[in-house]
Amino acid sequence: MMHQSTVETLPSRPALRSIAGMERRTESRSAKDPFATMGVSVAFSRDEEIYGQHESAALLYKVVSGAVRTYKILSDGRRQIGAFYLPGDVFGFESDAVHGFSAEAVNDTTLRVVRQSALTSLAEREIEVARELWKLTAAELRRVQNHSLLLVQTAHERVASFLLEMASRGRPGQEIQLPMPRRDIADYLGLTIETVSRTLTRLESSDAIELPSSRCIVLRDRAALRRLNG
Amino acid sequence: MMHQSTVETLPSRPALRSIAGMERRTESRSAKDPFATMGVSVAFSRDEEIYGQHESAALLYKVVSGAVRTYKILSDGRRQIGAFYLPGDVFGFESDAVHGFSAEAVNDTTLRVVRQSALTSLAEREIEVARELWKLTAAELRRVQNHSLLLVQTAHERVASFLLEMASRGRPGQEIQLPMPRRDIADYLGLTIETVSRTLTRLESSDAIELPSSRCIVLRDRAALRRLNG
DNA sequence: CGACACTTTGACGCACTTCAAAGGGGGTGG
DNA sequence: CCACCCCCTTTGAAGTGCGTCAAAGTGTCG
Repeated sequence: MMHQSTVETLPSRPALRSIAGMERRTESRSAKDPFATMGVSVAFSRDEEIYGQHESAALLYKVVSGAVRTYKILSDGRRQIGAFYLPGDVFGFESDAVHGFSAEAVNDTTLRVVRQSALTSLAEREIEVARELWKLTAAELRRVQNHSLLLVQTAHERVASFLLEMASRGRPGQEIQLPMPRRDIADYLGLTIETVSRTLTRLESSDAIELPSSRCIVLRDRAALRRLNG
Repeated sequence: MMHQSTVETLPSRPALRSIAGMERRTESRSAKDPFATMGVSVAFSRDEEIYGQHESAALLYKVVSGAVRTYKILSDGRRQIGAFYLPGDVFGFESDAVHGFSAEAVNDTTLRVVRQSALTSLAEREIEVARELWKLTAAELRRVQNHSLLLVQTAHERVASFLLEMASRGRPGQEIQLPMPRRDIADYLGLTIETVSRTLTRLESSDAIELPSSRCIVLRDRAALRRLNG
């Protein structure tokens, strides 16, 4: 559950002129980043709910440390994960007044939080802010479109694309530290944990990757992985 | 191919104050609709390309009559359709300078076309226009999210959801006139034409729908269809 | 009327799921 | 510090929904 008392006392004086600092991986403390100037830090423990589907979307979040998943429960009880958000990523922004997905902390996570109303009212006067909010939505649109394309691929292609995605978002290098368990990967890719596990095993035996531990994956042959994805 | 000569002579004087008239099914000729005041009509014949993937996204389109599909070709040669646009729908808007999908006319189609630059430059001065452009992107985001959720469902659920979607977008009533062939439906739902055909046949034998002809579908039991979708 | 494109139907194969059980790996208590 | 336990992951075997391949049926336009 959210630390309401802390969040409710968000300072809302508009001390910024742009929200250009919102992009992924930018942790700038400059006056331009509303999360630095207007934000409040909130901690969530593993599997804790950040917000629920259909709750009003009053806040905008930036991941400081940890990881977040957004998801929906389908009518048959399956859980579909819509996105993972890693340090530097911004999430929780909705054009609707209400969240379309629920959000949970994958691990112990620290977020920086600002009121959406502070930004949208600021956008009324500052075209630059409006543009940044629009860019945020457009980036989400591209991300979801890519995710859509993933979901019509084979299991091998989905897993390979997932690994390449995580590699590009993590610190540069061959080694990926996965913040989430197999269950989350499966629900993100629309597969079962068994299929994800088997696919990783087969990628390892074909020397495309190494699996030193279940949460650590070393990319040995990116070209082979790319050959699989669309 | 596009009728370049016509399109190149688009009038670009900004005679509007808002693009509120852009929503689906709005065909208003009021001064508020930029497609009416600034637009040019262009005709496309069946299967004609409107724009290609990676082409620069200079124009914004509104369907007057007919239907449009956007798609990508996957690495294995399969075609994934991203969306269908019906009369009243707006498409072709990109935050990037470049189209992420290709667009084709499903049937003989008439479009109303405006320059994106005319709108984005107008948005610099008119916050109302900026808001409408952002709403357009947000609506696309929701549409793609729903489509994503479709793609992890069973064939029956996908087809049922598709029928309900088309019913809600077509003229009210139980009868759906499909503008597209089975191949397009299959590529939109991530299935084969055989599976789509078999699924429709089974929905007919379970009395959920009737199939007077291949392009006409009558919804007999919407509740049964809804029970299937997520 | 015939040619062609689209749709439907059938038989079979395969990729992924389901069901089941056997490994790890990390944390806690003895 | 070791041992036990719990959860996560891996592996195996069997089932199934959808894809593939093949052919027949249907509608449309020259």
